[in-house]
Amino acid sequence: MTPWGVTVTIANSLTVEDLGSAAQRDRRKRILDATIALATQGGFDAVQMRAVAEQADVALGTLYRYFPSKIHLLVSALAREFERAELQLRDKPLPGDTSADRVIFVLKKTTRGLQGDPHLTEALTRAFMFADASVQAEIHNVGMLLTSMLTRAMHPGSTELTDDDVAIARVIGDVWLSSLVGWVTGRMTASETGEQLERAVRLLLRD
Amino acid sequence: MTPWGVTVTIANSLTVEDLGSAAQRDRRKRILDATIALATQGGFDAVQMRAVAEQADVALGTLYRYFPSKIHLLVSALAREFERAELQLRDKPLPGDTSADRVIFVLKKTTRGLQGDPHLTEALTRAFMFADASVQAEIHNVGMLLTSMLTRAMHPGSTELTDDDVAIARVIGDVWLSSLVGWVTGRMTASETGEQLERAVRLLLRD
DNA sequence: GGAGGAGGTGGAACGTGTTCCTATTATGTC
DNA sequence: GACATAATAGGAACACGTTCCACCTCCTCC
Repeated sequence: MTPWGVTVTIANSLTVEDLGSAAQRDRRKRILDATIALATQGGFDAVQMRAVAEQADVALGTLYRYFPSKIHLLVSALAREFERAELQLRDKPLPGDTSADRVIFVLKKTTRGLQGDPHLTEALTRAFMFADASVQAEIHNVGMLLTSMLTRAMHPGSTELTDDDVAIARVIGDVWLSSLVGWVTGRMTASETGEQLERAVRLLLRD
Repeated sequence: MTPWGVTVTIANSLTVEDLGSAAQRDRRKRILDATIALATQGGFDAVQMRAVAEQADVALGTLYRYFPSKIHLLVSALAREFERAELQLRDKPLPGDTSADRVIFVLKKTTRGLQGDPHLTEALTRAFMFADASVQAEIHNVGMLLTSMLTRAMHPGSTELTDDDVAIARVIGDVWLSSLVGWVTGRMTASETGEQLERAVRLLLRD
């Protein structure tokens, strides 16, 4: 069995990972923890494979057995963090009278969380942007999470989604990603990203 | 004088570069040509600094004197190509009765151009995504070009732009970038990017 | 409980972006 | 034209992602 495990997506984007032995699950966790720690400290550049291996108390070869590249590693870490964030938001009622207000609430809350950890966000965004098709699965997961967060904000309690809903969520996701890139790369300030997001949402959801 | 030259932006995003001696201008051109050639052949990975230097008949140190990193090099190449494309489109009448139709025309035309050179596009998009604040100037140029292309398509012949116009152009730019990333990284097909763009434009421009 | 194999360790080695150094060649000044 | 300065050539050296290999350890199955 590969230590990457098999990712099974159940119903509404909740993922369960079947990961071999407890020792393997533990190694995987240690690796991701080390990744997040290093990324939080010093961003993308600080996540050096040798450093991750050392901090996770794992050989370099083992690290590569679990995650075939630095990009996979970071995107997997991103996915884990994202799931955790989404779990916190799920089941909580969202404030706001209009769908635009609720969506903006969700976006700002998430963005603020990310901007509280600039280095971590930089590392994860960079990885996301650099990923190629071989990380498709992990990225798809993140995309689904975001879409479900946004559509829930648009129509709380509803499970029926129109094509337009999904399309709007996707556009918002695109703007969000671009803003994040702009912020991470120092081309935009935090408040500018907030304004840009709010602007986009109000353009898209004016009903 | 640094060989990077001084970039002066005149009026409507037309840029003129003052680049020292003819020999320096020539070297710079040779370097960018070599970059484009290698990128066209084999994409981001094929643009190796030693290879660029050799093909441009320039020492490695000289290459780094002109472009302080591979990312700067690729983003500069992107900017040059983009300017050329915009120049072709400028002054030509745009078909379509509604602003949405015209914007979609511009986007599809540009996107088709890019997708005709997959490797080149991959290289340039990757660079764009990986750029940090030190490439702000070059990236800002590209952004301005795109905005001016889009707003012209929205209101041909008009020079008055509302805040909404600019905001819409920016959102479209974001979607375009995300689609491009999706396509470059193999997560979306060419036709999917087309659909996503059209979808987004029609959501934003429904007047 | 011993044999076989999958998974792990430790570290060398390779490729490519980047830096640095010295000798050589242009370029501009008097 | 001779000199001072800047720019370039040529290439070694370094850092980090990635690959590879030899050996060890632990689990599984008989």
